[in-house]
Amino acid sequence: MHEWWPANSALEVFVGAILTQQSNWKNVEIAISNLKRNKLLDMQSICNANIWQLERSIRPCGFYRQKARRLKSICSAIDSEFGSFEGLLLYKTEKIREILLQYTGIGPETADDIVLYGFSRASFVVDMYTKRVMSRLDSSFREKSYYDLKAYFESGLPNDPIIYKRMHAYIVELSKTNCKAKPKCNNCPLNVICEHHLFNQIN
DNA sequence: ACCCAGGTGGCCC
DNA sequence: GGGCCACATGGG
Repeated sequence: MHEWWPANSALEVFVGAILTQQSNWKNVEIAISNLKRNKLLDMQSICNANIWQLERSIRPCGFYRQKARRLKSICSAIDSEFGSFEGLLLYKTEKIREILLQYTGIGPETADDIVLYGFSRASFVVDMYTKRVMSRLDSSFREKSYYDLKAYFESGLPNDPIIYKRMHAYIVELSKTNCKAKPKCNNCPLNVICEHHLFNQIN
């Protein structure tokens, strides 16, 4: 939970981020462990794999046909254009995000997952948890777009990937409770920021 | 037999 | 800019 996203490399964050789209993490864990067992959880293996090998490994997480094709196609493109995912570290945060968004299969949230958890750069992730929690605390968030929510957090928080990760983990914890009021300050890992810059705008 | 989950792309207007 | 649909499995 210290590192909320369980992965050891940018590639693993990328794979998990694709697989978890409109799926649940339990099934993604099975899919990832299948990939590991079949020696398919590395750049060259994914680039060289047959589609059916990838499909068979990731089937439990759903949408396995299009996800298998996207995994291979994006890895091949990254490999030939940048050598590896780490090759993207040469660029500025916003540029990395733009590059990732050009690939079919990577949308706003997946790009932010990779940038924040794969590269430890400050780009706030807005997922279903975030939308649900914020909408519950203030119904006006219901009609906000992805980029509205992203801007809301990024303008209220210090530009620090550690803070972004902790805030996101905190929101996920909050989503598991029935809390409908402003959280107690001492329950929040960002108590000062939440109290004075974020959650005071809600109530 | 439903409904949902840590979305995205391709349409359409 | 937004609304709608297909994509697919496993669990409640």
